[in-house]
Amino acid sequence: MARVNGRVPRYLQIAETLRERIRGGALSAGARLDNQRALAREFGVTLMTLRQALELLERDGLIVRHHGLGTFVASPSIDYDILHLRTFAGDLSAKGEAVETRFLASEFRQPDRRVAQGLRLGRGEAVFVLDRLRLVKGHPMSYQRSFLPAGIGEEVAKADLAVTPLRSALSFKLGIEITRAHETVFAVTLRSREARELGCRPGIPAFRSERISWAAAGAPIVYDRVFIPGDRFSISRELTYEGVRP
Amino acid sequence: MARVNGRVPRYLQIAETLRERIRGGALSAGARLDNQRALAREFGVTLMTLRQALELLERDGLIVRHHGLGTFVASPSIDYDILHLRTFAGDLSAKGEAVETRFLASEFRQPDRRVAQGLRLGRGEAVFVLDRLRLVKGHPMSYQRSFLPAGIGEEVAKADLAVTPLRSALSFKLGIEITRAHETVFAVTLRSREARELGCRPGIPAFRSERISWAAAGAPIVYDRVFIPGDRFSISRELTYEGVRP
DNA sequence: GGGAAGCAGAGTTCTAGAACACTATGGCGA
DNA sequence: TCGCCATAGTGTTCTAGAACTCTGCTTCCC
Repeated sequence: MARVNGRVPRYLQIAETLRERIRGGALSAGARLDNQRALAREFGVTLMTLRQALELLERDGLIVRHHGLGTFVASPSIDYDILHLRTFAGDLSAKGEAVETRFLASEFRQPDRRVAQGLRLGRGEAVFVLDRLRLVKGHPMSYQRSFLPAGIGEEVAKADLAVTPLRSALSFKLGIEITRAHETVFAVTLRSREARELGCRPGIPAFRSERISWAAAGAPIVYDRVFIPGDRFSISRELTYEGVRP
Repeated sequence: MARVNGRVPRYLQIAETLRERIRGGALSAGARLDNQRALAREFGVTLMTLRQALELLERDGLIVRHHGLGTFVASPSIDYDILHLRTFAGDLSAKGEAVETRFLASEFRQPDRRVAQGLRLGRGEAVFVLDRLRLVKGHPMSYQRSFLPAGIGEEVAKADLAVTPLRSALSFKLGIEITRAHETVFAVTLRSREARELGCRPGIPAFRSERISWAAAGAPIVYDRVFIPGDRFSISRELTYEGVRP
């Protein structure tokens, strides 16, 4: 949300507001939103601007638009959207397993395009990169690489990251609390770098999770990229169908 | 592209034209397109309309737009493939996209251990196996193999499975409604059989989902095993932290 | 009853322009 | 020489409409 300049376009603000309404439950799944012209009036913008906001929400899968019918809050049931996912990346500790983090390295560097876009960085802006290995019961479970905007990274780098968890450092040193994140999981094969750290052969199947975390203020703070070999992890979820077709 | 009505919006036509230029090599990777105002003039439309076309191309990963610099033909890097596929991911959730199912084959056969255990079958009990291909926008998205206990399978087999969705057949022929399911997702590499059906190379990364669905009565009804190539799908979720530590 | 026409409500496409923001570059002053 | 600043070129955001299409419903006529 944050822009280099501080100015946040109106359509992004509107998208954020609607996102809140949906997440906050003010608009529940299947509910119809006010029609676009009414919403435009409510936010005091043109139809075109409002539609830009809806475009975003639709792309994120939060709403569905039906020509001639209306705009609806998407039902998350059919999607592979894992809402009730307990057992994932960061949440492993919730299962009572002994999770250990091994600090590998950190440096400042130019981000790749995806990271830059996720953190809303301008061209040429550097990031602070933090590599670590997560171990469960002493066995490598995931290889995690976190990217932070350089400004934030400089402060974080002062902490002893071999001991302090990243989120603690953010909280104590900078007063930043993560309130929201978006995670996308891909199926990939491991390349040699990751495979070496994880102690397995290159080319074996793995999950790659890319997560963007936002602070309360709305600025993206951390971009996490996690690799987990497919033989060590699976995602599972419960589904219940009540009136809704599977 | 095609519309029911025959009328194709101008911005889609423009997108298609530009797509041709890029695919045809008239514009090679890294090349800069004319600036947006010039393109708008060329196509005889407004800047807004032209931008709608560019929006599409960007979402498909064919171009990259850089504020202050210009619009460029994207180099076909993995980065972009995946960005593009994120939109693909949500699409599977019947958000207005045409999801088509192609029936491949069916037969009775002995289940493997996991299926037998999931369906709570005794030793030697056969299952009805149903293979199908799911296509989104005409492209193969997933290869799905469903297993049903033989007794149920015999009834289901009487339906024309090339036309009737499995769940409809269960509901109409047998009055069985699925109310609950458990799904587990693994990261794997495709073996040749699945790869062939999906039209890709063996060895590429994929998701494998194993799902057990139960009827209201509590009996396991279907065991689904789905393969989705990693380049066509991703799982994403929103996370919010309220008082809970990430 | 059943079909066709019409209507209202909702999303979609498009115009013509204006103001703004980002990037690179080149000149000017210290 | 170095750094700052102005500027040109490009993408971005936004306005204020107007005309169009799609869907579901109602009404009217047979």
